[in-house]
Amino acid sequence: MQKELKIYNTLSGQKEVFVPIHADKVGMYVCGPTVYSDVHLGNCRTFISFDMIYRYLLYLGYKVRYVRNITDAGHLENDADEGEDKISKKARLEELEPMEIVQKYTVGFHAILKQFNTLPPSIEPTATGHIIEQIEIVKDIIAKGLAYESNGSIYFDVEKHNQKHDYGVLSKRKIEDLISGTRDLDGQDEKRSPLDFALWKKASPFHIMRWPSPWSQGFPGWHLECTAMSQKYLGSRFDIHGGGMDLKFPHHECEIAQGEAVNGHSPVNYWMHANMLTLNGKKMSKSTGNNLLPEELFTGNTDLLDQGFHPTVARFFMMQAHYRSELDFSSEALKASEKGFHKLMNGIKALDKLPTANTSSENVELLLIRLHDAMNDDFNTPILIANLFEIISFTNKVNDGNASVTEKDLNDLKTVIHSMVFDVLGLTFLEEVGNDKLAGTMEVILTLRKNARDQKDWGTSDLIRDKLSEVGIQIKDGKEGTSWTIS
RNA sequence: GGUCCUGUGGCCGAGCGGUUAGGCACCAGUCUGCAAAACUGUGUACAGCGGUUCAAAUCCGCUCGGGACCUCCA
Repeated sequence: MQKELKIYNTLSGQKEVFVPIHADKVGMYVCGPTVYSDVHLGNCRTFISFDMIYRYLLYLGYKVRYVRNITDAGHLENDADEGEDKISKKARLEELEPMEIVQKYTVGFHAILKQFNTLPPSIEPTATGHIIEQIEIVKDIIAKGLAYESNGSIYFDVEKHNQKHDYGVLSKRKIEDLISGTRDLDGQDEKRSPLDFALWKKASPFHIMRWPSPWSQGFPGWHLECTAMSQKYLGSRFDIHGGGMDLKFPHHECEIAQGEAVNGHSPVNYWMHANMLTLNGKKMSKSTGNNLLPEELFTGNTDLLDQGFHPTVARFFMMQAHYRSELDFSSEALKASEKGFHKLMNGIKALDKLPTANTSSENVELLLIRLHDAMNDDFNTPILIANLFEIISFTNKVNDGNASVTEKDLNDLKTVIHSMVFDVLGLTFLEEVGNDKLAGTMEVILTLRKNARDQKDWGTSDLIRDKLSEVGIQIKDGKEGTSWTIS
C-alpha cells in the first residue's frame, strides 16, 4: 500500500499530508510565463519542477487536471501609471504586432519545454481569452464594496479587505509593515493606498492591447487572470497552486485576496513554491540580464560554459537539488551531473542482462520502499536519486558476480526504476546512433581495427581510435567486443 | 530600513535531535597490448562563539557571510 504523500505548504510553513478535495482527483494550477521574450533557464526550472510534481501525482494514480496559463495581455513595466506595457514595448522594438510577439514567444516556450521533456498541461488558457471572465470578477468585487474606481481604473481596496481577511497570510507579512515599508513610486495618486492593486487599468492613448469595459478602454490587472482562469477550470477552491518563489508576493497574495473577496473563502489548499535558479549566486532574471537561455545551454555557445549539455542532463542536474532549494548554475556542477547521469543510465541499461539467482543478497523490497518514501516526503528528488544510485551500485555488483538477485526482485526493480527515472523524473536515454549508414560504416571500421589488433598492429589500431576520437566518436574495448558512442 | 530563507568535506548537494545520503573530483584496485570507458574500494564535513540536552550539523541566543521579497520577473 502506498504511504501518504506529504507536501510543504507555504501557507502553513510546514509539510502536510496531502488530502485532495475530491478523492483520486487533483486540481493543480501553475503560473505560466509572460510571453514577451525568450524563456530563460530559471523560468524552465520552475516548470520542470512542477512537471515532476505533476508526473508523480499521475504515478500515484491521481486524475490530475493541470492548468498552466499563458500571460499574453500586456501588463505595465512597473506600478506607475505611465509605463509602457511589456508586450507593446517589445512589439515596437521588434516592429511586430503585439499578437505576433505573443505567438512568437509562446511557440518558443513550448519548443523549449518539449526539449526538457515536460508533459503539456491539461489546459493552457490565455489571459486574452478570458477578458470577459475577468471583467465579471471586477464587477463582483466592486459590488461587494472591496474595489473602487479611479479615473477609469479599478483598484482592489486592500485595507478594507484586511478587516475581514488576513492580507499577508501567504508571505507572512503584516499589513502595518507593508504600509510603513512602501516605497514612493510615481503616479500612484489614483490609489487610495499604496498597497492597493489594479484589477482593471485604463489604457493610455498609445496602449495597443485594450478591451472595452464598463469603466474604460483598458486591460486587466496582472493578478486577475489567474483568479479568473483557476476558478473557471478548477473551481473556487482547488488543491494545489504553484509558481516561482518570486511570485509569492505580491502576485499570489493578491490572488488569495481576490478569491476571498469573490467567494468568501481562500481559493487554494496547498500553495507550493519552487525556488530560484541562480547564476553567479544571484537569481536569474529577465530584467537584469543575469540569465542563461536554454539554447545557449544546449549548444554551449556562451562564455559561461565550455561545452553544451543535453536537455535531459540539465533536467537531471535540476532534479539532484530539491525544488524548494536554491540551485546555483555552473559549468562544473553540470559536468559532474552529466557523469552521474551516464552512470545511472548505464546501470539501467545493464539491468536487462543481469543474471538471476535463487536468493537476493539485498532486501529489494526495502530498497523500493525507500524510493517511494523519498518522493512522498515533499517530492524529494535528490534523495530519490541517491537511492537510485544505491540500487545501481547493488545491481552492478550483481553484474560483477559479487551479489545476487532473484528474478522476481529484478523484475520489481526494473519496473520501479523505469517508472521513477522515465515517468517521474522525466529523463530520457541520450540518442546515440546517428543513422543506419553510420552504423554500417562503423561496423566496417571496427572490423578493420579488429584485424589490425589481431595482428598486434597497434599503430593502425590506435590511429583508428585516435582519429575517430577527433571527430567525436569514442571507442570502447570491452570483453564482448568494441562498442562506440558519439560524444 | 522591514519580512523571510540560508551558510554542510576540494566542488555540487541531501539530512534538520542519536543510524558516516548521493554525485563529481582525488587516490588505490579490477579489466585492457596501452589507453579510454566501465566497475569496486577509500573520505566522520557541517560559518564562529555561547547555551539547552544523556546526546546537536540538526533546537535556542548572539556574531559574521550569502540570498529572496517589499517594483515587472518562474
